[in-house]
Amino acid sequence: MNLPEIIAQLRDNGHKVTPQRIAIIKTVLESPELLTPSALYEKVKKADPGVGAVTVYRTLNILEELGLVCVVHTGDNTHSYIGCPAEHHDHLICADCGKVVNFTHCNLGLLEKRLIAETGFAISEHRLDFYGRCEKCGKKRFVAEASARTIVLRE
Amino acid sequence: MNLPEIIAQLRDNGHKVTPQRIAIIKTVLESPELLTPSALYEKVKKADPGVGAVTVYRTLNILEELGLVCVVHTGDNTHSYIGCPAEHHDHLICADCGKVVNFTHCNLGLLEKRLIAETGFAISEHRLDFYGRCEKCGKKRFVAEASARTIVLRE
DNA sequence: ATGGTTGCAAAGACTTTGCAGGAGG
DNA sequence: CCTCCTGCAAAGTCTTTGCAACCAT
Repeated sequence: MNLPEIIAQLRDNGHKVTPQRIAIIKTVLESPELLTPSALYEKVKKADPGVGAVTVYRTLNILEELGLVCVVHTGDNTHSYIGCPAEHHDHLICADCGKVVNFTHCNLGLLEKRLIAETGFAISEHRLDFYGRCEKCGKKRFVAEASARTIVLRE
Repeated sequence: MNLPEIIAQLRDNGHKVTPQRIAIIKTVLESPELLTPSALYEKVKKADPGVGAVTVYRTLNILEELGLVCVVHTGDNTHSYIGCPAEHHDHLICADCGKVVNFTHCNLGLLEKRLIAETGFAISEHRLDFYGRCEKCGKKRFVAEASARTIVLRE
């Protein structure tokens, strides 16, 4: 989902395309990491100081409603946003830096069928989030552990 | 995870077992549906009016921290709680009534391996939630649609 | 006995809303 | 032009914190 696509979707749904909204959308799309509304507001402000926090909230609500961005509920009491493909996808999230990798083809069809058969539920969708540490943060962690060990040896 | 197990876990972790906490835990365990903190507070109050909302929040935080209940992030801006088994499990959630079915053996090992190989992430856990309508709510919906149709025919 | 716990009230954080002025289509 | 959008301030909601009294161990 890129900027022109999102703009088109906004227009098609009767929303206006303002400089503020473009700044907000661009910031979301350019960020590889999850952004809370306030983190997003801070980022947007740097690029375009004439955007208020309220507009960020309102824009995010519209984008979320139209499925143009993805909402990820993180451990704390708020949720974060991330750009995403239009089709169904799931997430791989770095618990350290918040980086998100989207992936498609989760292949949960069989599991879903079994659950339907066993529970009588009608399943309409799912959310699958993997949590871990991205390659970069994994290395950082390794370095941190190594230097901690060094300090111990010096005593 | 039943009441005695949870009580034991609380004691083992240096927390005291008070009547309020027991009332809260019982209410969570007896509810098949997701409960937001305030919904839980309302339920607990009926069974035991001498429990304050603050205590519900504090108790939930402890239970969550010890992994004695499960937190599910729902669509709105809050999270809900549900009793759960001690081992790894995932959820099947009724979008209508909030009923939750826990299931184990999600068999995501292969998918996880592929993701690790392709992204370099170190994956430590995941969350898989299926959303749909439970058997009961599916029937209610059918009845509702049927009666709506009846009303239209009467015009 | 003593240290965690409770409930109240107050503070805090986050999000939404009302409104007047302003800009997009 | 008309309608939707913006930003400010205020209100609203949810959650946490300070504190004195209380209770589990």
